[in-house]
Amino acid sequence: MGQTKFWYLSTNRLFHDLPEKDKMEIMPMLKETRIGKKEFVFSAGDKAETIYILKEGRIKISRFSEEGRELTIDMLDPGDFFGELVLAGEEERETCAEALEDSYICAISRKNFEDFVSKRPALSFKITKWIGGRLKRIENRFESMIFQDVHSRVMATLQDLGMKYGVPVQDGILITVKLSHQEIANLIGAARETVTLELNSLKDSGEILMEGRKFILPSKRTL
Amino acid sequence: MGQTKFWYLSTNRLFHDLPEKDKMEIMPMLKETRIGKKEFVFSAGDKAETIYILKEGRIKISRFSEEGRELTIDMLDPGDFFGELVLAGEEERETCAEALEDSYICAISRKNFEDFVSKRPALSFKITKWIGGRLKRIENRFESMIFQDVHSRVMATLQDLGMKYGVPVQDGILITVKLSHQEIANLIGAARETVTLELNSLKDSGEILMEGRKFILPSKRTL
DNA sequence: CAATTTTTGTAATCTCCATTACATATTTAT
DNA sequence: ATAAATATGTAATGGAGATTACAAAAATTG
Repeated sequence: MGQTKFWYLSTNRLFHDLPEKDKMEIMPMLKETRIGKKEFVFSAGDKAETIYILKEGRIKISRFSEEGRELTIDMLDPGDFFGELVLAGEEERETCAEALEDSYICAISRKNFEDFVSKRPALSFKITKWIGGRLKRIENRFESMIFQDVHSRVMATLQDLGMKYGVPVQDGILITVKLSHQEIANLIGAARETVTLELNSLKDSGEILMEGRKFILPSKRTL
Repeated sequence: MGQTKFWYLSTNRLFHDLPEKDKMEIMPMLKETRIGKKEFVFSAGDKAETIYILKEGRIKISRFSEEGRELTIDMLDPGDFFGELVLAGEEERETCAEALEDSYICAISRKNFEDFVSKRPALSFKITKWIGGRLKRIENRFESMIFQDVHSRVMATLQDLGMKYGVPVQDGILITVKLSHQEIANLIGAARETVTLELNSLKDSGEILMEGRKFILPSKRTL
């Protein structure tokens, strides 16, 4: 299990190129926990004092309106870290983190993490890049929310997923994760029914293909 | 003028508590430029290699759609820095930076800035906080865009402005900057006409008061 | 493999807000 | 001061997409 954790540090986006010595130093500060599917790592309003690394599984970061509508901020994969906004001075969580499947996470206290990082400028840079990357992505989605209609937003989302989870197949790029219509709706700020309609019209027009319940982005060809 | 720059470093949010010695070191790397009202510091697509600090004036960060619609990302005041996303790996600007009035900015190359910061962990932390703060604000606006109608978004915007630029007066909080209806519209992703209508209905209902062309957020009292 | 729960399909209705189209007021430039 | 440019006011029309309300299909679970 210590071994596993060590291995894990090697795949993590932030830590993989740390010197062995540093890995040994941070390891004992990481506490591994199992989070069952549909359980929450934290919820809006919780006191924020921990940074997490997703080791195995999938985690969804989202916000809820008073009426219970959901906006998905991000979907995380193994190696991603989350709860990072405590580093930016967050005191109460503004988001919720929910496991989409049984997951394993490593937790480290803000204090320990900051001490560790403050001695390693290169790591600090990576964190800036990480958070900056999230900022850029959110800005892009914000823009697309304002300038584009549901049709374009659904397509943009599938394209993003294609970049991240796509594998080339016969007729195009297969998106290897399955997302319910509701989940797509939560990503683009639309009603589930509207997404269903849009998706079906995309199928009809050939803009997307299906392989079972998964989507394929067809490689462009002159029809 | 060197003196001015030195003074400036003392008011800047990132640098003000740097040791004198460090201020002396970074000073020669800062190049001061004047930007006339309505001029652009940079535009989307420009090569990104510089970080700026706003010394005097006001700068607006925005994005444009193909059809020329505008989304305002941020409004900056003296002491703020911008173009920071080069630190997060941005290679081409995704936003535009336009002077809302005659302004003075200090520019520093990415290389110089990174070298300087990498030797100063405390500064590095501040940058993380800065960018994280922007991330939080954008996420909040994104959420409000999705969950709330124009009425609430206008009110939320005025409330934000009140926090930032408000001074207490007789009947409430006076917002000391003037924003055109169009500018508010660009902040909340609405049509200018809709904002005009909404603003007038807010006046009628007493939810806001006017002092000339400026807004007052009335201190709550039981009507 | 039933039985439940979750997801998807479809259609009618309704609503908020964009669009269009000007009129008028206010500010800025000459 | 006068002209030109910007900002604001108002109203009619239209449309994208939310809401509501079910039915049917899939996927989970006991």
